[in-house]
Amino acid sequence: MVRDLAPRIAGQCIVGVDASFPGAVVWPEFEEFRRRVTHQEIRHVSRRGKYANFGLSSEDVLIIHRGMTGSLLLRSPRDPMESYVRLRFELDGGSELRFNDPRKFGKVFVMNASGAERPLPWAEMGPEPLNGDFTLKALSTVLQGRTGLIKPLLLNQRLVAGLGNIYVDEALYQARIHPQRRANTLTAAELERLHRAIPRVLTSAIERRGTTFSSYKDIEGRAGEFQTALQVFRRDGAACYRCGTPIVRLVVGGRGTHICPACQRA
DNA sequence: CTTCACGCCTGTCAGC
DNA sequence: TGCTGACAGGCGTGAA
Repeated sequence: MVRDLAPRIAGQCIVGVDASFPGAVVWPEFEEFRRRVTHQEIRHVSRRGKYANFGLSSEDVLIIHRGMTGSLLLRSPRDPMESYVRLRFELDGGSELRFNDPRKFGKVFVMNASGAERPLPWAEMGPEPLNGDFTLKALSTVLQGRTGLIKPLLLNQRLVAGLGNIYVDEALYQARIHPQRRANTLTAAELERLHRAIPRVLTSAIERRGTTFSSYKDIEGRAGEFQTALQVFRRDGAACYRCGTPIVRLVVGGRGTHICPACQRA
């Protein structure tokens, strides 16, 4: 999403903000948010974990987390409106950025980019799996001494950035690790496989432009394609591509979880 | 530190 | 067809 957006909106100015649901803005209050965002140039677009960040000329950063069902759409103001557009950012290039979010789980902020005004949402977030800082050592360190189940730990953004329910199930399958294994019982070989699997899954998902079950859309409203490449997620009952055993659904840490019971032993 | 339940919203789908 | 309940990509909080 950020890769699509960056070349198309960097350098443009936000000339107006409209909210049908001001509550999407978590901080500051909406009127101050509007004041701080309008008449600002978008200097650069970046990402940290699941946060999309728009660096503004004022040294503020506009931060958007899509939650479960949110999408960012780059549209003409004349295009038909989607059903759940909560915020619209009008750009001086003539297009508008729409935050469409059926379940209202998304969150939007603006704050000083230095973090001095208020801690940035990713202040305590773990390493980025697609950066150089995600070494085997880094993964071992964040899991060091952890007795919890590996799956909930991988979903914890303080340990590793950006993994959600889909990609954790896929990465654990690829690494042949059962999601209910205790982190401190993983062998060196398993840690190595996990370390390789995580960026592999994410890279593959990005190449296929994301995973769409219902609501996820890219900035032009197109569905992703990674759902056709999933190995386990929501494939319960279907045959494992590696060994043919039926994929099983269980609940781990309160989340629907999908495994091959033969390839991923408890 | 860890798990678990729950709340925040709205839609979809299976089963009756 | 209509209703009910389970479930859904995230994450914060509070209790145990």
